[in-house]
Amino acid sequence: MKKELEPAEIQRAFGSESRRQMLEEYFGKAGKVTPANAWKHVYRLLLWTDRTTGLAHCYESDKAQPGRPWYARSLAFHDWVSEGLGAAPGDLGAEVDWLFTRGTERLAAVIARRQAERTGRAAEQRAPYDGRGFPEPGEDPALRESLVREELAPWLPSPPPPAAMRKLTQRIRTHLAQENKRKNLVGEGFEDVLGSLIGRLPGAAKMKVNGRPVLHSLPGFRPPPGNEKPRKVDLAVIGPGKRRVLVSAKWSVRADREEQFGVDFEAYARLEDAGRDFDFVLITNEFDAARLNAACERRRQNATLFTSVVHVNPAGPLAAYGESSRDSAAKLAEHVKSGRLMSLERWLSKLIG
DNA sequence: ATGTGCGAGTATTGTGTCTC
DNA sequence: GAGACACAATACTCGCACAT
Repeated sequence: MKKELEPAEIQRAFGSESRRQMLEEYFGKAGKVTPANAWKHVYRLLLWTDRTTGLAHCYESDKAQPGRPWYARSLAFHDWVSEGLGAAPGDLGAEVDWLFTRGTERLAAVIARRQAERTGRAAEQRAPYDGRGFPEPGEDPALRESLVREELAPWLPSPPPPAAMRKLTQRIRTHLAQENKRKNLVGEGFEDVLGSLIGRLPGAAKMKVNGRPVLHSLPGFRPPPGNEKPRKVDLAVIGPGKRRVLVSAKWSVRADREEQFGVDFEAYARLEDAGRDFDFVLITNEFDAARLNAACERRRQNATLFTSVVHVNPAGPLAAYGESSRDSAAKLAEHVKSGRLMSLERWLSKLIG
């Protein structure tokens, strides 16, 4: 058993232990989890607003800029999701992104602690160069010059002291760098969130939920031969009757990662040892119709690759595309209608069935 | 402590389609 | 048929986990 870390000991604000604690905290006061409200929890925890547009993120930022096609779709999605979460369009930002917001608070504490620990050592390292005018860490002259001299100087009675400027430039850097950490949080965080949701459903007691388990730790799968490295699964649910569900959880999908689906399945099938079928399920929040269609239609031999393709809420992409007449959008609507692209609600309902 | 693998978003390059 | 545009594929980047 891993040692339980106090929040004050956490070194990785966005790491797995920290995420586990944060989810514990969130669900502690979030009320009951049901298949019907699961998608709202996913969005409250993970959805974020794009800084450049202020809108809920559903597509790559550059393509969602005003005047481009995904700006209209982002507006439509923002409208739809605000409504669904009971927030005014202007207030959605505060309703969502809970994990990242909480994580950055923790991160600030970690950075402060680390800096305090390192100050002494840093002074030693700089000692031999004392008095020679070496640059102070965190100065960033370009940022300083353009920010203060060009933008603020006319309004300032006197130039701010260097220490204040260092603090400012450091804070700006931290702010910008934080956005990168989201990538990691969304990736593994999505798996964590799905696992937490399933584990808190009414009737979850009869299932076993594993986050990122090694494949051969699951019933009916054997270790890979030779020095082949052990396979991991994003999420595994062992249901009643030894039903095995292997979940690939991807917040979004890219062509290069799409190739991986087939490779993963092939490995899972090859290492299956019990001679029984298992479910292979994709859960995603992708919004691009073509990518979703591809996932729905992808085949292996004589069957679809995925037993089910699940979207956090297919009504989202449908709202984004609106009355679009594009082929891919029309096809997407068909997949939703037929149930091939399934809502998280429906999938969870069937799971606890 | 350091290197590798994997997750994600972003940036860039490539391709098809529509308009004038 | 050149240019603009959207869509698609590819390449790159960053941070965390885990193994060495």
